[in-house]
Amino acid sequence: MNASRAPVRQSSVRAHNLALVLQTVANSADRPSRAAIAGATGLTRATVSALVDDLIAGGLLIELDPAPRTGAGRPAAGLALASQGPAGLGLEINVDYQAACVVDLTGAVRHRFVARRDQRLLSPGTALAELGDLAVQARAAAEADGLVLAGAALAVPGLVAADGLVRVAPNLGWLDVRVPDLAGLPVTVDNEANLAALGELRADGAEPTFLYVSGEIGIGAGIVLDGGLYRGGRGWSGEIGHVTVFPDGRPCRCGANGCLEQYAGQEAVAADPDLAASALGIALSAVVNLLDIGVVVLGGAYAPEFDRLRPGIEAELHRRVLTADLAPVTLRPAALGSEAAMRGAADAVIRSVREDPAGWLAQAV
Amino acid sequence: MNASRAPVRQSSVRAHNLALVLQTVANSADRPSRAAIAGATGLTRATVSALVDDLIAGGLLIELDPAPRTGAGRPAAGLALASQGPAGLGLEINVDYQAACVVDLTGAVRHRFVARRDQRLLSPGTALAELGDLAVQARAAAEADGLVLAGAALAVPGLVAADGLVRVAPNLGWLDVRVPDLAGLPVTVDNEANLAALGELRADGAEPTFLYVSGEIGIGAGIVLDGGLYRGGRGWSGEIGHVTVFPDGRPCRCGANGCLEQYAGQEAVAADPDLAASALGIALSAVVNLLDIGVVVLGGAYAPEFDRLRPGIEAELHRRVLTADLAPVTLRPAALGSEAAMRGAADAVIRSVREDPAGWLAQAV
DNA sequence: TCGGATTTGTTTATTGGTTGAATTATTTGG
DNA sequence: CCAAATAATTCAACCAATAAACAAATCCGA
Repeated sequence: MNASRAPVRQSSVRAHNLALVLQTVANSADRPSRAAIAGATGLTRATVSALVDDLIAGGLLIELDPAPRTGAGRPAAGLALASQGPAGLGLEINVDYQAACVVDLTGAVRHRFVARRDQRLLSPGTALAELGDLAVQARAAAEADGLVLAGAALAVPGLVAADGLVRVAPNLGWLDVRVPDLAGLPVTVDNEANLAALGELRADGAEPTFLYVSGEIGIGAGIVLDGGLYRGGRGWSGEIGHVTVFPDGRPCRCGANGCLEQYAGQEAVAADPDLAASALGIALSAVVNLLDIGVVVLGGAYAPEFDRLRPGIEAELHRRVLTADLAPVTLRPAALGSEAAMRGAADAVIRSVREDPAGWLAQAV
Repeated sequence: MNASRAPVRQSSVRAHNLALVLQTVANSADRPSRAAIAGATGLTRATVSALVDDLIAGGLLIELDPAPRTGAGRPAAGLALASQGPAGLGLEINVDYQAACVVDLTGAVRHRFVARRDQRLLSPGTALAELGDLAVQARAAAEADGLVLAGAALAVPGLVAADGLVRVAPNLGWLDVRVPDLAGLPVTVDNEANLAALGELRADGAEPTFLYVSGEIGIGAGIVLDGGLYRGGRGWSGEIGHVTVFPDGRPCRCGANGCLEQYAGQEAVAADPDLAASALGIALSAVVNLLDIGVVVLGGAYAPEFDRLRPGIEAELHRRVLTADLAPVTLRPAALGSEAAMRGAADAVIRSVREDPAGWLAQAV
């Protein structure tokens, strides 16, 4: 949003342009040539060639056979993201399962490990030790494939401070839990809805600005603005579950009355889908009025109920969103299934590599 | 949020570092020396000297007598923003007055012109013609001072599209109004709450992330995240006045029921301050739960009533914000008075110069 | 079958911009 | 009056992107 406070030197220019080239390849449907990248980015062919050489040497890009020929001229060498380079370890702890996955630079899920078990019976230490076992398995599987784990990220259903401390995860019974290194890797911890939103962002055809709402026992939201996650001042954004919909309504476990969670949580949806849709519609109208977000993605337990919920939500949106006549709000179910958060966690790792390839190249020497 | 899509060349490096130096001077309480800037930014003294030379030659910085000496060594030459360089023309049209002001690079208001008159009696064309007269006066006054207007911005109470078209301004009776050049300058048009929020951002001691709420006949909000205004996908963010507080409550002119505006608009505040405070508290709790914003600034008609409203609002915030125990929400009245929007408009212009001095230097040749 | 047209990718000299070290400038303190 | 200290400038070196020329590999038409 504002100019960064850091000086820029020549090496920053190279870092930026390396990222630019890598992202251009990543966002291309086909296998772009160096010349195509030059055209798309505005860099010269010479510069692109030099940058691509670095990226290939660093194992982030590979050269492929030319795409189907068309017209005269020297055939182009196709470029693609390397599937043997760095990979991300995505982890998730939720109420009734733990899971780990390995996602490579292309976004493909290479390995999945799931342990189904009620986490509420375990102490945080025990749960994390079991998750550590999954992480070790995943790491071994990744390395057998020639992949190098660039990092690990963990999705938890709770409030996570900026430094990774899990302040409170009510449905796990966690309070002020610090996540240790797992499988020898430092772990970035984030809220499950945030990471699921990131996963959704990666899915095909995703818009750069949307709200992801995840209905589980609690309700969380991930706010994606302009292709980036908005975390808020302290990292606690997206607590849509405690937006008030009926000021004097049902008491909530948080101490307030009429929170959305009491009308559109998992049990409430099962008990009265129409009420849930209406309550969701009221809360989503508030979000749209405040943030002017044109797309809302429903995930978690909402996804299978999407068709049932849609009319009720849309009715409220149409009635309560001031700009509904000027531009409609699009509602759609999540593209990823129940593992969106884990996928998003892994994506967050590879995203960091794609956004700063220079950092990866430097540390990979 | 995400890496920009544009290539970076050497000239971008210089543009960035010019902005960095200029902002460092602007944010310094005292008059920093070149060496101090080098220390603060991480650039070398040689680079800072070269950049400062450009900025002085371009009329953006001036060299002053050294600050009070301390210790041995060659005395430093103090640097400060030029008060004779570019200036911003801030304009405002509201229900019962028009206004124009000239703000120089240091943020000082150099001239003010106000025409008090009910705008609802005027057609948009007539109103804009009268505003044009104010703009011409302001321009003449600025030029008599040796100032050069770098641009103009206009605050209107309504929805403004990204291209500057005023889609609807209900209290002015405007519909799809295009604002022409005024005083020979192209005019950037924006929502009044957005610009007032920017003005507030410039005020001393302002936080980089806050919500500005402006209570007039309607209620608007400006969302400032990380030192920048968040405008939303189509520029229509901040419509807090139509957030639902009582789903089956009073009918609103927008067609919905129970909008905040019906409980905390100007008349409602006068009629029942306690209800207004409670309704505001409910809506603000939604904002804080969603965006994790730690500071709320009350402006417009709320500012004079601040002490009266505060307890009621805080009670709701405390009850309804999930993270209220982890970190309190600060409530404060706006620092700027009724002219916040006009000041913010002028600030927006000089902000654009401060964020891109290279652009100014290039066009000023 | 051969040569021009065409497009891709590389090479090379040039330019813009920062860096670091040396140099000059200007003050305080003994 | 000279040494120490701090500020600012000068200059050679370096890094990265650019533009233009060049090399490579294909298509197409005669």
